Amino acid sequence: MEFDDKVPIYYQIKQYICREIITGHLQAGSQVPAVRQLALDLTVNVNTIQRALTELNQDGVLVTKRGRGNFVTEDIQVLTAMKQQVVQAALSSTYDQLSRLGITPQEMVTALTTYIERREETTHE
Amino acid sequence: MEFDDKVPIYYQIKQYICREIITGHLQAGSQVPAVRQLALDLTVNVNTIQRALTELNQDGVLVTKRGRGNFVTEDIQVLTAMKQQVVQAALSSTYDQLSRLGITPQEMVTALTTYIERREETTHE
Amino acid sequence: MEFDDKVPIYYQIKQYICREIITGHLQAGSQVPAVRQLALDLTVNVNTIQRALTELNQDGVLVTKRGRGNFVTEDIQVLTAMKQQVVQAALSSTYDQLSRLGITPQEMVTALTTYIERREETTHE
Amino acid sequence: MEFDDKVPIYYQIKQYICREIITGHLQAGSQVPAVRQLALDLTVNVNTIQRALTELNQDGVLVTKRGRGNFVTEDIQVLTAMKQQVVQAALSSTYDQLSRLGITPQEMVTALTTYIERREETTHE
DNA sequence: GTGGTCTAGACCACA
DNA sequence: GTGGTCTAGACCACA
Repeated sequence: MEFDDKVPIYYQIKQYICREIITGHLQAGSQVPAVRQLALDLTVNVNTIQRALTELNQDGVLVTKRGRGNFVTEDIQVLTAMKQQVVQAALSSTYDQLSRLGITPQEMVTALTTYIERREETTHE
Repeated sequence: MEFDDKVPIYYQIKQYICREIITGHLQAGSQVPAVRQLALDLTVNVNTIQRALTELNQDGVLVTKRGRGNFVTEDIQVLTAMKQQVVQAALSSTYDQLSRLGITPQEMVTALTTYIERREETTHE
Repeated sequence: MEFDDKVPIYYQIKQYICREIITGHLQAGSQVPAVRQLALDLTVNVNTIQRALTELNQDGVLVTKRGRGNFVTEDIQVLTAMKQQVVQAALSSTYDQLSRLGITPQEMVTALTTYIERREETTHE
Repeated sequence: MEFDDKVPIYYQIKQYICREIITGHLQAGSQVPAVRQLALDLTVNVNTIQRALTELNQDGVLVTKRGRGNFVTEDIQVLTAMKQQVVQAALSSTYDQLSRLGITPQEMVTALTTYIERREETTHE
């Protein structure tokens, strides 16, 4: 996995785990891979993984069961809210960025559409 | 100005200045406020401003004239490329984020449109 | 190490590190001494070292691995280009200097040869 | 005239004036252009010119005649020594630079010859 | 331990 | 006044 040099890795790992949950790779109630396993998979130090998991526990997304490991919460409400929040954050961030560049809402939709079209052309070639 | 403490301040200042240029608040060839003035305005240390400006100089966006100050380049090509790059980066980042959440390109456009509509409703109320 | 006080120290350190790579004292892929160690060795402030290394990173000559240190890139192409550039710069600078003194290219070669001969005599005595 | 960003301008002006003397554009005993004129010609601040001239006075290369301006010394010995010194400095600097890159004296001569050949090809095309 | 960022403050070159 | 460099030193993220 590639990390953005400008953002703390633990934070990017938090986002990564949330995405795994949202996309269903990690199901509600299922066990999260062991800290050491994640460290290997993501080629990241164990401490860094720990920090990400601790924060996700505080957010209620993960639940630690002593001696057994971390599990995705079974509280569907929490997960739904989390997904909502993540998607909204992405849209909101785009909106703000483009808006601060003087781009109007209408132009944003056009720009995104064009971006996607170009991208698909390039990929399909 | 508020800074996101997840990202280096000098980097956010780089982006801020690019935005000022893109939106036309800073015109091609015009003088950038003095580093010490910027430091006061943004309540940041002079060195931090320096770092942002030095990198923008390396990128060719700004030009330093010894003892006189920093100026936006008059090379329109560089500025156009910079604008392109900034807008593309925002779109690309959105695309990646949403895509990694399992959202299809079509859904992205709908989601953005919906987001904008809701936002306008909220704002206009 | 002695510094020419006409040229920024960070810049001389950049050149020094490039030389270490070119002469093979620092091999492709090998680790560069820690910034704090370099600061001690060269009796220079850590920040000054940082600046030199940051620029070498931007140039692609060094690669920083978070929390582990700086490494010479393994991209031989980059290193070859860097060496080329450094040698050419030295020759070009000599050429310009002598040329502006009204010395012809032929005379330059003679002058350099004579200079070297005298130097060797002096050294061998 | 173009200045190297890394070296103090007053120092580059000293070198420029020495070159003008060496190449005969400024003859022994002749008057140096007025400070303000030089400032215009070189598009540089008067203070900067002053500093260069002051140091050249200290070196004995220039002589100030009160109320009349600066003149190149008529002491041929001083001028000859200066020329020697400038040329030697250029050769010595090249030698050191290339030597520190692990290039042997023999290779230096070859490298310079090659450099000159390539340069002439490029220029004559 | 290793690098990255930031601050406070000094001093210099240039206009 | 304007930017450039450097130092001393703090604090953080990561291994």
